[in-house]
Amino acid sequence: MSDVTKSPEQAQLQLFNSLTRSLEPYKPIHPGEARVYSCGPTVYNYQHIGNMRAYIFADTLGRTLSFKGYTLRHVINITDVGHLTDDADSGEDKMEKMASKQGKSAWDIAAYYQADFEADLARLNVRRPAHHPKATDYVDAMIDWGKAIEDKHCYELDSGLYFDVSTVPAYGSLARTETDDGEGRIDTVEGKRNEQDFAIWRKTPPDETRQMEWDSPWGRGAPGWHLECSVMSKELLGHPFDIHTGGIDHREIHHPNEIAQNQAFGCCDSSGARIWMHNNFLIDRAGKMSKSAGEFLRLQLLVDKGFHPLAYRLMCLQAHYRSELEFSWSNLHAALTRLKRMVIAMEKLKAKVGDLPVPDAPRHPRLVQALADFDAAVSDDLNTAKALTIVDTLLGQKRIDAPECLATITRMDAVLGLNLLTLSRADLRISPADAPIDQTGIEAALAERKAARADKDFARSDAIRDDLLAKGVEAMDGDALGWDWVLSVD
RNA sequence: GGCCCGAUGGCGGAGUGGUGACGCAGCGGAUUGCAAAUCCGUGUACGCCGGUUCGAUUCCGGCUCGGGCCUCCA
Repeated sequence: MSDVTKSPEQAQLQLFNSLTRSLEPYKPIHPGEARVYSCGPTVYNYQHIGNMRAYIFADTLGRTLSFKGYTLRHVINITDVGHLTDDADSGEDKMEKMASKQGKSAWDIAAYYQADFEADLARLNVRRPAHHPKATDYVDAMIDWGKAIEDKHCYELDSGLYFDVSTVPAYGSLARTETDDGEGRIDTVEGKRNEQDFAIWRKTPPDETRQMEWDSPWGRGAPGWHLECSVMSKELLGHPFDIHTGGIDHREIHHPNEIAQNQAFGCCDSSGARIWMHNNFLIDRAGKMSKSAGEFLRLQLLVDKGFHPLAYRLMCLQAHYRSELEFSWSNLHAALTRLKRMVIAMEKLKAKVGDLPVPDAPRHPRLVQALADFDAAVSDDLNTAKALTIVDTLLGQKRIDAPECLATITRMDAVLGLNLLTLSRADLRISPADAPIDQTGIEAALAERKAARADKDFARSDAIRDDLLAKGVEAMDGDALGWDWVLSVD
């Protein structure tokens, strides 16, 4: 028996597998382990908050697996080459395109946006994965992969080496599409045998030079986008591994292609992973979730408006990862308000605990039950919305031993990743970038107001308060924090 | 046109064959010089039409509406 069964959490973890479109129990391939690969970003631009939802989801999955007692090995790759502006193998390489647009090297572009991505992950309290592999570090392995499958599964055109999707069984079953059903799709590459055939290797045109190119048996060029995930997941996790995650858009093209490659390389029906999971999109009616539309919503914009990144994380956690989630500033504001109240309750609880020793696990029957309910919720395909209500209930109750309560909430927040133990109210008070007054000015005005109130000069104190309010600052006399920003939700 | 999904109170969003989570907003109260913040309490919903059932928001069918993908995106 593995140590998993000895843990106090009893619920069987059930996850929705896109391959079967049904809930399945999690059964580790390697006892006691969980090996997870999450499709990472193409670092040709900033990530928008919809992109980040995918990593909040992947992180929640990873945290849940840890909570359930599994040893997690998580990979989030970095695509720094090979991704075209069109998944169907036409258009330019995204990296090269952005490089020429900004007048920088493709390598610099990749490094810059990778760093920005990792900073956003940290701000969202996404745990650092075990590996952050870059595609360009695996080009040799990709070439080897191509060599291994080319005879039986590939054919060469002037533009590159293509994968023949008819050579693997049930191509596209993940997407629920069929190989010969390509009506309405545009065949953009001359000579492809099937419309869904995709590039394993893209040759550099004879009269061109790419910044990112390598020698291969098929000529100088760059690997196809889909190949990198097959190669890196196999190198770092072995095939088959437990769970492959990604955005729901990948269910249609990228992941079926990845599966086809895995089948070809492994010469079997295995998709390469036991469970494929896909998070749904963040929806914005204003259309700011589309990178091609120009301006898009970045995490930094939320911060510039005064919203803490973890408010966005909470907003995501309030919905199920498989549901579309509507983004709006007022929705984000609602999440921030909820988070503030949770933090206030935590600060009270921590004050009550003081220096008392905190046990590892609760003993009080109600807390034991709450932890079991929480476990049941997250074990039910990551129902974080329900899990949150259990945390709320604990934060609201006052009769049970405080150290035990703190112990219980600590266990729960390890899954939710809201940093409830360390987050303070002051942390959540972020100055909007366009604030017309700084903290020194605010404190000075409040000091003056305090003096006026002591003199019972209420006309004066109210005038100061109105002035602050006009500058977006709300005075809170009965509150230890003293003041807070009034954030715009338009 | 093809494929798929959804429709829950003011907004967001869980869930369920029979007491309709939860958050935010609103409302009432406590508190406050008055407010704000906080705390306590609280009303409101399951798109339409049929069917199955003792009973459906929950299952089935139809309709209407909305959304996504097929073109860059997680």
